[in-house]
Amino acid sequence: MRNHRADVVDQALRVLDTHGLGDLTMRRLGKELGVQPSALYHHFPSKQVLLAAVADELLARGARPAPTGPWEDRVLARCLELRDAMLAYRDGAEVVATVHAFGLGAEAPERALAEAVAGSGAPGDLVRAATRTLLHLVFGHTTDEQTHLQAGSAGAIDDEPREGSDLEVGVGLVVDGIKARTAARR
Amino acid sequence: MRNHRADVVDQALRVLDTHGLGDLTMRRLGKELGVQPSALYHHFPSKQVLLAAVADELLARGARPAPTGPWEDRVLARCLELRDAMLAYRDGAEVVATVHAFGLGAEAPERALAEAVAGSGAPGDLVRAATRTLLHLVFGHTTDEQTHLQAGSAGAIDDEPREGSDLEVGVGLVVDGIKARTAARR
DNA sequence: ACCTGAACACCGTTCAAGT
DNA sequence: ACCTGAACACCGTTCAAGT
Repeated sequence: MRNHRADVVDQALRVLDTHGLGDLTMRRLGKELGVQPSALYHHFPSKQVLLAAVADELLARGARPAPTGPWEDRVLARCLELRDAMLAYRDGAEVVATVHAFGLGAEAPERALAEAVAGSGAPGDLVRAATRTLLHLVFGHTTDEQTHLQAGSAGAIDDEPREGSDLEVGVGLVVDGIKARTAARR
Repeated sequence: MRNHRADVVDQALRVLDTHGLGDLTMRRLGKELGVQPSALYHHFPSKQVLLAAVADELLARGARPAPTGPWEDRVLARCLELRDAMLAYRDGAEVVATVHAFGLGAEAPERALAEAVAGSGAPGDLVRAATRTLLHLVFGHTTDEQTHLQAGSAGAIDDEPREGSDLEVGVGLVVDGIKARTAARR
């Protein structure tokens, strides 16, 4: 059963979604592909790189048509797109945030977000800082949300369902901040 | 050599700072304390709980006197206090963020930040959302910063030194957002 | 190009038993 | 109260060799 790189990523996504990040090991993945764990190193130089490919594929599957309209709407749309893409797979937020922290892949969301923020007409420095702020906000918030969602579906926590709108409020705060700082230019 | 709980945390912080989170294993820590790894389970039920104690101690060591003055200044002071506390130990940001994600300890920063944000006079919902936004911002930003700092000190990256002020800009954005949303009340 | 088989150097955790 | 010794069930990665 000869596999290509894409087969490995595909199976990794399946293992991730059904068993979680903790069970996504090279050994487990090899077994699931009917292959020795060492065979995976023909396709990827390390687990980190494999995980980066998994994150990129996860994000690609959640991609939406580029948003149109006012920049404020585009910023929110990009943030929700990113959030929903990560929520679509078990432990998706943790995977993407980890890969991003390692500086490996997952650059598409940052570029898309930066484009939308640039629509505000703010100076480059501010666009850069605001984009990073939004990215950290979405990563952190979605990780929290996913943790609670998964704990709720497994155990018996009568959680507050305030997560989704909390993110929108946070994004709104940053958007208003950008406006306040760019007001002089308008 | 009988150890108390505090001795274990203290040694764990030493191992963390000199060898990094990757080397902070129960086996390594046991060796460093002259004790079998299994002995650690007398003090902590799991590595997660031990890590939570490490995070709390790390934050306690970086604690500063409660800031005074306008709420905007207090918010920034709390964010920088948190950032500096995490930067003071190798991989400190990752440890604190991980522990927070697991919902174990590290609650002091959130409370301190919430108190400062409440000074804005914003409604409770907004205070809660803004506090979480700031917390995620500081965690994410400081993790990035620490990664780059450590990569820079180890390798040979002629890094942009834009990290520190980027965080202040991000906090300022959120603060301005809070003001914009609370303007009607003033 | 893709894989096997075996090894290396590790993990966290449990548990009966010791002092 | 604090620890030992031994075990259980795993890890990621390397490497010579096979087809």
